[in-house]
Amino acid sequence: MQQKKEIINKLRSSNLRPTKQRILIAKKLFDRKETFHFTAETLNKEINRKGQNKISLATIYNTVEAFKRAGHIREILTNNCKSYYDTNIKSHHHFYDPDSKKLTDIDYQEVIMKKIPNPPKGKKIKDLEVVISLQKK
Amino acid sequence: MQQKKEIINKLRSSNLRPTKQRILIAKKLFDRKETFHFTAETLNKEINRKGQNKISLATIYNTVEAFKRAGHIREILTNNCKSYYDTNIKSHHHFYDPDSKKLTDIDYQEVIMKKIPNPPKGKKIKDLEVVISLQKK
DNA sequence: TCCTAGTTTAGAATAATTATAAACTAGAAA
DNA sequence: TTTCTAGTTTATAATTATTCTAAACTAGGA
Ligand SMILES: [Mn+2]
Ligand SMILES: [Mn+2]
Ligand SMILES: [Zn+2]
Ligand SMILES: [Zn+2]
Repeated sequence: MQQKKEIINKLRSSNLRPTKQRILIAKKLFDRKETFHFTAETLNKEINRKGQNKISLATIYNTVEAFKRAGHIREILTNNCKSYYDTNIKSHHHFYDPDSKKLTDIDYQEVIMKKIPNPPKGKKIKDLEVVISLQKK
Repeated sequence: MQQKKEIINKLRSSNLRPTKQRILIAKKLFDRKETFHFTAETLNKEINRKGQNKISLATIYNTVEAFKRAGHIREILTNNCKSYYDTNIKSHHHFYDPDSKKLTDIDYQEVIMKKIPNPPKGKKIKDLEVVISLQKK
């Protein structure tokens, strides 16, 4: 839950002018209890449904890219030619249900590794992501 | 390492006529020691470099799709709008190096989980994939 | 050798994303 | 408050990845 003031601060703090469009998109993304997994297309539909608001698709793309650069959202791994984003910027894992094509968050501490390989020399581990694919029982 | 005969059998067994083009692509994909991670674009470059061979891009796409359906290759998760494929069809994990944008295989048994969450009701786990992102030390 | 279903191909079509450049606006300064 | 301008939005064009189309080709059984 984020008030308009908080949203404006969030934008200001990342050098993004709090325009009408960015505030509206930020509300849609961040003013919710659950993590939101979305694509440019789904976000555009959410925003521009019923002709209530009107934000151009170019602005949707620009804003998503700006929010990503600012670290307010992160891009997630998928297997189709469409970029997916996640409002949960903490390290965490996912269930993936191929039937609904939906991701569900798994808290980082819900997965504990007993053994992982050493990184190649000269490299260290930045992040570790687990995707658990599901199927009907 | 796969002989031409083996490759032809592999194609026949999945109801794919062993055409000149498919044999050539299969050799490029499967006649190598290490796993090959590729996109339609990189495969096309490998095949059609120096005008030695000439296989149309449409055939590259058709063949990759056919090999995927037959289970000879698998598609892997990425974060950009380009399909990546893997000649290693066993369940396994990856290191991802954002600098070189290259994946490296990790054997399934190199990763052992101490704790994973229960799947949502009505669902069971089909697969579990780990991607370990790297950075410079 | 003939026949035909399956395959390849160039090119068109589509889908996702990014670039362009003109109009608009937030907000600092006058 | 008004002015000014860099930053932003927008329609639209361009680009990139992929899929479709339909004509030409070919593997391989009859
Ligand atoms: Mn795909
Ligand atoms: Mn991307
Ligand atoms: Zn998530
Ligand atoms: Zn692999």
